[in-house]
Amino acid sequence: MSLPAVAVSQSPEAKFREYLASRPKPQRFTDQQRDMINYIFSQHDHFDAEQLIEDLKRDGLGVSRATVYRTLAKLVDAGLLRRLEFGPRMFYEHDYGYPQHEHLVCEKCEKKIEFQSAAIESVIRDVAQQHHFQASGHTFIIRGTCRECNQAKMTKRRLDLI
Amino acid sequence: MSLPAVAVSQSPEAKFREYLASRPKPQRFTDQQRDMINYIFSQHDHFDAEQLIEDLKRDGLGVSRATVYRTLAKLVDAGLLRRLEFGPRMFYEHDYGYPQHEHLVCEKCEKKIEFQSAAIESVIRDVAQQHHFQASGHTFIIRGTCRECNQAKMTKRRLDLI
DNA sequence: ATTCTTGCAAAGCCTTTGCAACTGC
DNA sequence: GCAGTTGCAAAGGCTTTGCAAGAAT
Repeated sequence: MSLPAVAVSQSPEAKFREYLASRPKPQRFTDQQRDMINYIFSQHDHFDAEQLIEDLKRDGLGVSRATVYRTLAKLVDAGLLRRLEFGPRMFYEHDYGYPQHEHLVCEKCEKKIEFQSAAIESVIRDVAQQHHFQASGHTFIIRGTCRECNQAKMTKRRLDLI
Repeated sequence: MSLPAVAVSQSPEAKFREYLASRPKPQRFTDQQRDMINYIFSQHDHFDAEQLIEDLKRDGLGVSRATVYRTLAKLVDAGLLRRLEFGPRMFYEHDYGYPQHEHLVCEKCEKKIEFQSAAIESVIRDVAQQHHFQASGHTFIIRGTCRECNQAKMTKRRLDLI
């Protein structure tokens, strides 16, 4: 984990069941949903739908593409996952039990580095107030090259000069 | 315009021709490209490919979808346009002659409000340095409801109470 | 004349959806 | 048993691409 976890009193599954039960029309908890939650919260990663489908299949847990998308939407709505727009496809990360943060995204190796910034929060508050804008969310991504990829590039450059 | 323009010495078209000429394999300047640049820089808007295609057609300037996409890519590469990732589709805005800025995006009416923030720039510098990350660009979007849509909502709420 | 660009239609990629079969509650 | 869920395959929305015809230098 890149950042310290936040203490939470319920398991992700319990929190999801609570969410399902609290809907206007109570919704059902299925085996597929349980498998997805168990898998997703057994690790801390940024992942997209396609990766998740493959990983579940690899673990012998077949969940159809449609169900994966449908369940991801519910997990986001339930506050268990955050949805991230890194480029054209959606990524997901833990929300429940994990602090708010922003990302550095390496354009070479796709690595996501997390960081927290109080300054960002205050910019959002200030700007919103100034424009009488009711802020409900934000996206902040810094794109570039990570330390390792930078070093690789440097090394290659040195070798090229020999 | 939401922000003061930046003084530039060349016309967008001149700058684009310079870009084309400076390519390893010199590229050609076409009527379609000229029409697109004239249209795009005759106003200051955030637009997407589909809107641009329709607007050009409405003005009697037919440019095919493929050419619009191909030319937009070149305009971005040439530094004339910035590409923005607002949700699933790409938006474009002036880069040449326009200052760096961030956006508030209204989820109700899709309005884009521009703002500048020195604090953001310094967060980027600091975080990048701290992680030995070579930053090359960033995305910062605050989502929510704009003043007008907020008022509309308030008004409706009042009316609902009568 | 050469080589790049255009336009068309087809394909690609990610995500959503209609519908019959299935399953929690 | 009823109402919500699944899986499949098809459709959707946006963007890219192969290729023959056309245009810039």
